[in-house]
Amino acid sequence: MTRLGTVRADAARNLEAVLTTGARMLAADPGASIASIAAEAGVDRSTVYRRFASREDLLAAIYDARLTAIEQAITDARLREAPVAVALHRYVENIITVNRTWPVDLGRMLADDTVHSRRDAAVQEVDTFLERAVDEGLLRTGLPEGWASVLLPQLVHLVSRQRPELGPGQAADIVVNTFLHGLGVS
Amino acid sequence: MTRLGTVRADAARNLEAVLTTGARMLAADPGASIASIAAEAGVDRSTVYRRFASREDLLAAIYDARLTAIEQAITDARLREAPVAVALHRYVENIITVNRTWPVDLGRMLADDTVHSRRDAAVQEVDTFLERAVDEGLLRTGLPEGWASVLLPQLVHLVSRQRPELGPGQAADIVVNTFLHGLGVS
DNA sequence: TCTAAGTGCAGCATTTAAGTTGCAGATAAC
DNA sequence: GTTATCTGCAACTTAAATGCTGCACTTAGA
Repeated sequence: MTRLGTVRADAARNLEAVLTTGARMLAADPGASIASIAAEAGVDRSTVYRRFASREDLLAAIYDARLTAIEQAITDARLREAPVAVALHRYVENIITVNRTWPVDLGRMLADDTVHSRRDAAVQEVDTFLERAVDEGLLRTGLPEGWASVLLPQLVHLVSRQRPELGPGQAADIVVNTFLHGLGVS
Repeated sequence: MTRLGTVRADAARNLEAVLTTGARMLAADPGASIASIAAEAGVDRSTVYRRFASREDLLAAIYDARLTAIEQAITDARLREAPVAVALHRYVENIITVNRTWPVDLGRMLADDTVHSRRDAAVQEVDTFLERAVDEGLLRTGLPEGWASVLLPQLVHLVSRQRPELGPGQAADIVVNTFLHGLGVS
């Protein structure tokens, strides 16, 4: 380590590597050990413990990164003002990118109050958007309560994992098309 | 224990309780300990170890139960002979029931060769059925390769968890309708 | 009544991961 | 050149889960 670059730049790189590698490994196996994450990130186990007081602290940092990315994705999609069709596609595209960098499942961290409320706020924002989508005639009326709200993230999650070869735009095309029209004829 | 009923009947009940409780708890948290599963199932930790040589053995028994239920669900739906619309609904309905009893994710057990091949066979069966659904005009042509094949189980999984209040038939209605037509207007 | 099967309970050894710390080496900044 | 910072390495302690076993107790069935 530290053959090239500055000490501080290395430190920053290591921090990011631990976070993103941790996110990836914890998504694949929520029980992944700090040792295995550190090894995969190319740092020593003790280095991780010098940055994060505990395993839970590392998890919190990862979930925080995901939440921040989600909030940014929502803001960027302008869910409240943009035309619903445009906002939907952009939101999906953004979240696909988020899912690929921070694939961890927030459902596993709802014990933390901060995580819980930030997540609720994001969900609420999307729910409101979906209501607008109904009002403006993009989505059918009379759908099962909350169904759109759980279906959309699931489709995004699915395409994020199953279609790594597609860019976010193309992947979003599939999600939006499936979300609106399904796979049946006509 | 064993205030009512026979010793053997108790033993059978305990075995089933450990398996189903284990499936439920491991689905919620793959790292759930044998001790916590035993406690939830109302038996002693040692009883679990008398029936299963190891933790892995217990997991194998649970995955085996799920696989068997899936195979039964496929057979019962008559995916090869029944009209595609009928077979689809019946398959979905059956798998919803399977998911509710054995919610564990098989993806976590693909190390085991037997599990892997049995799962592959089941997936292949459904894939073939989906091809027939395209041939017979139920599904669109030109869909992304393998997309229907991963979407359908995901929808079933989603509705199994998110709509516990619905019977398998009604839940299957939602899945099939979403699968074929999405949530958009017309 | 006697036996076999099953169970809870308590205790044990082993393993694994978490978390901590001291030391020496490397490098950027001064 | 000196110092402060970051690192890997190695050596702990502690906590928790796995896996095993002996003992007493209960009950069904011979």
